[in-house]
Amino acid sequence: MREVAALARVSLKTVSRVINAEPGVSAELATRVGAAIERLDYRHNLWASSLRRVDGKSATIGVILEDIANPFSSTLHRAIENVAVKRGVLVLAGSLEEDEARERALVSAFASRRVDGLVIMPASHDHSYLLNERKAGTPFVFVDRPPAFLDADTVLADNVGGARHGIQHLHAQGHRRIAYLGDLQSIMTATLRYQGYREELTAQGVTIDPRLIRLDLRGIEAAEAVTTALMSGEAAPTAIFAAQNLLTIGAYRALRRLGQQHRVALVGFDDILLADLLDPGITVIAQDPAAMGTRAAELLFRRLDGDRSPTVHLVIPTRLIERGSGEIRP
Amino acid sequence: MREVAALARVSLKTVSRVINAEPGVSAELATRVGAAIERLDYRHNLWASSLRRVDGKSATIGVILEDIANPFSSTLHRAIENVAVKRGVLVLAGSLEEDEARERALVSAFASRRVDGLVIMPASHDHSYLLNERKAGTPFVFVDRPPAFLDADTVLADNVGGARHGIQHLHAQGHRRIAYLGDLQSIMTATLRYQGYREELTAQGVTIDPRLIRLDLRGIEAAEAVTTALMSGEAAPTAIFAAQNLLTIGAYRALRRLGQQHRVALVGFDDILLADLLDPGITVIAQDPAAMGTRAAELLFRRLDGDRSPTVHLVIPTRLIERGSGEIRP
DNA sequence: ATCCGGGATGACAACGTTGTCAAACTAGCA
DNA sequence: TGCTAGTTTGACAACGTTGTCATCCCGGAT
Repeated sequence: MREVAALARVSLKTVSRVINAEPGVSAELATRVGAAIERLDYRHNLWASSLRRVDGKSATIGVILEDIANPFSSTLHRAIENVAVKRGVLVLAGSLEEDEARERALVSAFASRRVDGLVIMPASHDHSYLLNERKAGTPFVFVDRPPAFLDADTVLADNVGGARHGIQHLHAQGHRRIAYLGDLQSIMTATLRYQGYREELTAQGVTIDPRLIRLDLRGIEAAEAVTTALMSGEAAPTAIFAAQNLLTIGAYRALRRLGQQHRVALVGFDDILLADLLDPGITVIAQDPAAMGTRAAELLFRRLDGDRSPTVHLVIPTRLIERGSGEIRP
Repeated sequence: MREVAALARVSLKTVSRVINAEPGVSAELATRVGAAIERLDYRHNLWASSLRRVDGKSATIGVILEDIANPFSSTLHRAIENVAVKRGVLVLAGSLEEDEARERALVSAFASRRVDGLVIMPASHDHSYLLNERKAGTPFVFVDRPPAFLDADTVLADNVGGARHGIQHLHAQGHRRIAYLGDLQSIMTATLRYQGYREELTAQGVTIDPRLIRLDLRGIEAAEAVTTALMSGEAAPTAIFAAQNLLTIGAYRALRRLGQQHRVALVGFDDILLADLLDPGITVIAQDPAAMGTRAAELLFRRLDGDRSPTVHLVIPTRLIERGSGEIRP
């Protein structure tokens, strides 16, 4: 910037004025400065700028997700980016893979970089450590999973309602022996979906059979093995509710290998690409990660714009998509 | 930092020394400073630090992708992140959606934020504008698509070889009328795959029939419509080579709707999640986005470590995965 | 001719940090 | 005791930028 000022024979401050489009610079000097910037390939240094600026904004936000390569997370990420570009804001992202220590490390790394705000899909179970960040004035929004020991803006899917809807759907087809495959109980959404399963069965007057319930499953292979075991054991279910997308895939694989995919009903939580091309298509309770990301980003930016109203807790509805597997009757 | 220094009754410089773990600080002062940092929730400001530091590194890199929500891009992104975390480096990402202007805007936004390096999956066809960045010392690596009018490190899939492999596979099954569905010709990878198709047919002594070739297709619906038209026209193909994953899905949908999925062979370029669960499974030429991302990140960091050797052009091999649809005989 | 108001411009400090260098201390030795 | 060498500590400038405030210049009114 000094070189630009020298070449244009003006002061530093005038260059700064031109760059920030402040009023009160004569046309002549403005063009001279512009030409100098061109000629020297001058690049504004946003960090130095935000260091000095009174608002200290860095035009950068941080996003912490379970795994940026996972379709749910990456759709969310993209939706946030879409809102952010409109404001000229860039997005820093990190994956945490259910690692609580990594969550804190990422928050700290983002804090060091003075992000303006944070969207978090948390893995940990105590977010009181974020109180410091809040004191520092950084707003954050939780997505997909609620914060613990901390009140903050939240955007969640309707986990309980979605699960209940899925079970209700299977019950309506005549199923009474509905197996449940669930992710790690330490994950809040898994707990909520399981709660939905139990609530709906109870509401329908069906006794819950522990032999049909398999919790703490992680990944396709685990679900496949467990489904195979379930189906070949005594008291096999007539329907399966898989509470996470990888578990749905595992369950489907197992049913296919057993040749049972047209005899045993299957409903999965969270949509799967191509699920409609399978035979039978997989009926799912679809979440709407794009909507969740958009709402979360909008909330965050509203806070950045100075909104100090009480915390907001949004619930994004789920949608049952019938594709065949969930409409099989016992 | 000033407050920390005051509370610990030491100078600013000593606090700085403790934070950066510089040697030559007595244990007593170090603990006193540590306690003060704790008590005041002090957060290091990385930007101010990198502003003053002699190397000026920001421990942040930028990644420009076609669409961070697309599975290929997000797998790449994740692989880059995996390499970056090991070095305590954070990743800024942006999507460009085949928009050349957006590409330049993103590069400029990253440059303003003084990223240490850039991984680019380009949309534009002239990268000479990056010469300025290079002069500024920012290294960049191109992935998936090569740079134009600029020499830079590159990590590409074997587009020509992969396409040839696919065509060869279909030819070996006895197919002679192989249709080609291609993406926008403006995309370099699309051009290369088309080149592979032509080369291999010529090598096998098969005359190329323009009636079997459909270029500049974008998305599932376009491919579906075109496939339907192809199949119902005169001189219908006995096999289809779809040169991009969405086109593969579209072609598959069309074949299914026509009830032809077991009679017409299909090979797709780029793998698709769940393709193995379909009936028939879809045979694909799989790329390896994780390997591409890892290699690109490694290259970038090697440059950041001072490697000044000539530019490197890596080609990541593709792999034919037989799943049924490509093994149908005419 | 003098004064006034308003717009254009620049000098300088400050943002939070680290590099440089000098000062202060310690221990060891003659 | 005085001197040296080494270790610990701090004062100060600098990184690239913007906020504050003073100065300068011009036309118009007195």
